[in-house]
Amino acid sequence: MPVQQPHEKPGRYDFSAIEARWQRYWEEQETFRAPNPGEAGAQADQPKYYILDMFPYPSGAGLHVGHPLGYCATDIVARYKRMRGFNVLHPMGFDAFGLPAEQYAIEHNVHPAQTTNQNIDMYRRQLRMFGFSYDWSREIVTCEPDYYRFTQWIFLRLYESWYDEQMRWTAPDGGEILGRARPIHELVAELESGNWGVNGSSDIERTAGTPGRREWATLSEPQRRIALDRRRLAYLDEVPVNWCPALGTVLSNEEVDSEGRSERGDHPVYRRPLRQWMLRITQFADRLISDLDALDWPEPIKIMQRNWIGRSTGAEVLFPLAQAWRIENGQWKRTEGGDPAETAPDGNGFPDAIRVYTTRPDTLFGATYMVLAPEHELVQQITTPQHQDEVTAYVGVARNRSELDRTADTREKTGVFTGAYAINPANGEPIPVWVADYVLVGYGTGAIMAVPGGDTRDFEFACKFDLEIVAVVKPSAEWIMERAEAMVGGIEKTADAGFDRINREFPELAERVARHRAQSAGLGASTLDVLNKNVGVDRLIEHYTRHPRSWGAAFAGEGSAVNSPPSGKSVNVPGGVCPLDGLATPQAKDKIIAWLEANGVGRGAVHYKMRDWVFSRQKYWGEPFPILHGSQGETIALDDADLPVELPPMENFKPVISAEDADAVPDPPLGRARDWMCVERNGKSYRRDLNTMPQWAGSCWYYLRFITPKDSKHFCDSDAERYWMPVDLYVGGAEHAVLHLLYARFWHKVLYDLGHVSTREPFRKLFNQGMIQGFAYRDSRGRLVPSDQIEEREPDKFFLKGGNEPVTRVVAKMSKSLKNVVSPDDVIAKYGADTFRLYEMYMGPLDASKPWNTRDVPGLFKLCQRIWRLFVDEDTGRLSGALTDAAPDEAALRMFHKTAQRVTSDIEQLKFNTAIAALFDFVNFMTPKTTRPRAVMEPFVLLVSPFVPHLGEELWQRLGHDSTLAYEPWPEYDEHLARDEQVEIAVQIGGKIKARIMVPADADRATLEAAALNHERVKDLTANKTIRKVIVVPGRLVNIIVG
RNA sequence: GCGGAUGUGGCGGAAUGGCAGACGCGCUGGCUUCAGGUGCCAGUGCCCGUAAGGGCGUGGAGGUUCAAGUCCUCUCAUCCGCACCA
Repeated sequence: MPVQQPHEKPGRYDFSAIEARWQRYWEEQETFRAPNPGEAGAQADQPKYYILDMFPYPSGAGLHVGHPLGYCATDIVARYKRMRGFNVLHPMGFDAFGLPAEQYAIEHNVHPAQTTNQNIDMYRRQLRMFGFSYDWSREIVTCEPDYYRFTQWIFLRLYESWYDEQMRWTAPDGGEILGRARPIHELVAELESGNWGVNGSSDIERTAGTPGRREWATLSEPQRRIALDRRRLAYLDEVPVNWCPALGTVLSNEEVDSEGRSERGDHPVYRRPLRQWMLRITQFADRLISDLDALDWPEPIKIMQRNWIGRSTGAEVLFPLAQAWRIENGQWKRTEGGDPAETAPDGNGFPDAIRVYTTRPDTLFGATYMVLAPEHELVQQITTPQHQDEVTAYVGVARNRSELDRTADTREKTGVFTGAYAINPANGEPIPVWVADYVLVGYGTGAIMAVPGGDTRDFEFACKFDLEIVAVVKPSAEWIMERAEAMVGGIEKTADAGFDRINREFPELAERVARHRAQSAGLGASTLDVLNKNVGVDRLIEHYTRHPRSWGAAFAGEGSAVNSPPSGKSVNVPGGVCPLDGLATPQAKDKIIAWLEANGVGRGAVHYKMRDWVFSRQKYWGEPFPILHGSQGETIALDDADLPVELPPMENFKPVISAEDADAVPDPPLGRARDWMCVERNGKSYRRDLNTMPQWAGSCWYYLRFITPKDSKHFCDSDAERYWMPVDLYVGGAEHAVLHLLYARFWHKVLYDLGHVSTREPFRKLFNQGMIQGFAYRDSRGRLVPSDQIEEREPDKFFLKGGNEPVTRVVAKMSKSLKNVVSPDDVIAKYGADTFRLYEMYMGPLDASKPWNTRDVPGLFKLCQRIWRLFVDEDTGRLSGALTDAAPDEAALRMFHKTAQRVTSDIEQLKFNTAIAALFDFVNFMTPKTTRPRAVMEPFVLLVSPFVPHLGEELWQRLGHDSTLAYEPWPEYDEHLARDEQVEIAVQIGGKIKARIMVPADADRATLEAAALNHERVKDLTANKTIRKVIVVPGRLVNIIVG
């Protein structure tokens, strides 16, 4: 039901007419067109401000109320900054390629191009309703060829670049950077000149004369190709991916749920090695971490990115296989049947050894067995015939359930022995090699040295399979006490055996503890005291270092090394033993790493959790790769001039699905576009790459395209780029905390290294808006009930419809199933966009999640009406007679300056809720006044205009101005006038408020103290008491301490 | 398990270590109105009290301080990431 009735007063606030008029005006006048430097209308002398929203992915459901939350906020800032004299770049566009659009199209049996366009039209219409001050002439859509030709262009830059991790260079910003993406032709030049060669693993060898180095000139064409391809930032590789046969594509990790099924459609997903396009983001890992420091981003987001990248330092260690190597007279020797020519490791390679990565090389002496991931390439090679069947069976099972059992936190460790042994290079001990799925093929080297004495997982495994456990680090007193308490107190059943043992070895202990506990109920620090007093923490630590198994857990912390090497054992290893006992963990690490390097059995190493980015999808609705494949397996890149490679129009764009067949081969839909696929070049025939890029590709660089969206020659004009970049404020949801923001930063750094952009980082300040939630109702059994089955019988008393069961209101995500989705269209139809904007901004802090409560909306509608009535006489529709040219009185003047100060500083801090509270205060102040001086009322219109731009413009015009207020100077305030003249000061006695006094705001301490002590009530209460101390906080309070 | 965030009236939320609950919603009363999902005015944390006044109050328990929602220690609950990362 509309709020307004046709027979109402003629001068009432008519939001629909006002909003329609001003939206038309802004469009016709191009009010918010932001010219680039050099273009007509550009104000070169003004500072710039680039304010960006995360552009939406238009779905069929239309905009919901969560979308505009961030957009309202950025619009307020954009309008405010314009009035502060900034050139504001505030663009909007649409992210339109990707799986959701394609799935939607499949479900509705229409072409994705069609549904995407419909969705975009709907979104565009909805976005315009809000009156956002976007420069719509800059709109971009990522699925249009004019846009994605440059997505492809950037891909070609990745393909034609390599990462020189040794290059130290001075960046344009003056800083030193280690590592740089460089054009691949520079690498070719170095190789051709003979400065660099290629080593045995087809990698670059920079030092001449290194054994195994091959010169470029001697290499065949395929060998050269391999050497270059393994350096490109975009490369093809066989990697384990999430293959979903039922959807006919690989999926990204975030498209797979924790049960190993596809988010879309709940189909099984298999981890399979498939040949995919990869982007070498790992090369940028260190820079992606270190450049975070200078960014004005929420700390949790930075932490999430750092965790995602997951940098760790440690060592790679080689464990020679006992099948191939033995130690003889302190030398490595080949065993029978080995190649006798290979005598010793040379540091570069150690054939027939297991390479592991560890963050705790200091625990090397505690490595009592090894574990290979089931998928590890050595598994087949080393398994002895007796164990073959068992291993094969295990590997098969492990692979099948690889992703399925992930959720089980308490999952029992499983594994099988391969029959093979490897030699611990530190002590020469042969140790058994196992296969177990608690080791992941995707991290580190896919193999570990197991140190059950120093690692919880290894400890569990060793206990289960009765493998040797050696403690190699002295536990901390705190840890040993905690363990002792847990065991003696019998808290842990599993510790019974250890308890028995401790009882046996420390007979006095159990009795004393029991007595103590009988006296004082419960455990606590005092139990530890008993332990410490009666046994002594040193004895417990000592005991642990001899019998770690008794203690039921491994000490995984840092401390000083023990049993390294184990005492009483003569160790004869090549290089001589490297004793670590007594060294603190960091020193022990350094020492053993130096020893490993000196003896060719390891080296210090840095690893990352982050993998290279799997960049291809076997889908239709995405950017085609600008790559051709030749019959010899060679790939060639298209020229820039050949772009865009347009997506061929296809009737049947659906993927080939094979729901049940896990072994099905990907069959990308583009493979059916026969004419498109085949390309002739220089008389040879090529096949286009049939993959498309993932959904993230288009959003990786859209902020750059906004700068020159129509430039058909460059992805972005460099002069304009230097002017506008970086983005000064980027607002969006925290769900993009890692992926989008990390991918975009990565591309940006590549473009930076190659000289295409001028800033290291794209987004200077990031702000995450919270989620808008809805209400849901929980019945007595704790189930959520959709809101349409609820009625509110009294305020805040909710019942199931047609019954007497009360339900409680809770906050939950908005969802179709809970029937609590609110459409902005409805709200705007009923109250207008200005009210909508006010409400969303007034709900609470921008970064907090908060529930939508429709009941609160009219309060903000009322604010609009009350502002309106301050200026307009509803009966006549003319300006209110209360408006006067007379000078404002002091109270009005002070009120205005105070409001201006609050609004200004709150906008600067993105605290829009309190800014609006200040507007309320001003309106509450002015409403009862019979005269309202223009001198404060006109600037007040400017203050409200960023929040309610339509209403602002309307009032501005009615006040006699003939053009938009969008570029009027923001009202200045006088700090002096913004402060109250008289303030109320609390007088406390002993911290409790007993009186209040009015004093001048600038009253000094002495005045305040005197005034407080003079107060009648204070005098009464302090009579007969000595005043020991008086604390005076000017402008705040006086606290009198009595004795 | 690890990491992050959040707990304040009936509800959304305010509060540089300095008067807890600004502002809005809701509710109560009054006035205006033919009428009201209108407008205006007043009240509204809880408990005791006719009142003056007093007591209690920011998830819980301690602590620092003249003074704690705010700082410290421990703890509980909820939400969000990551999850055998060697």
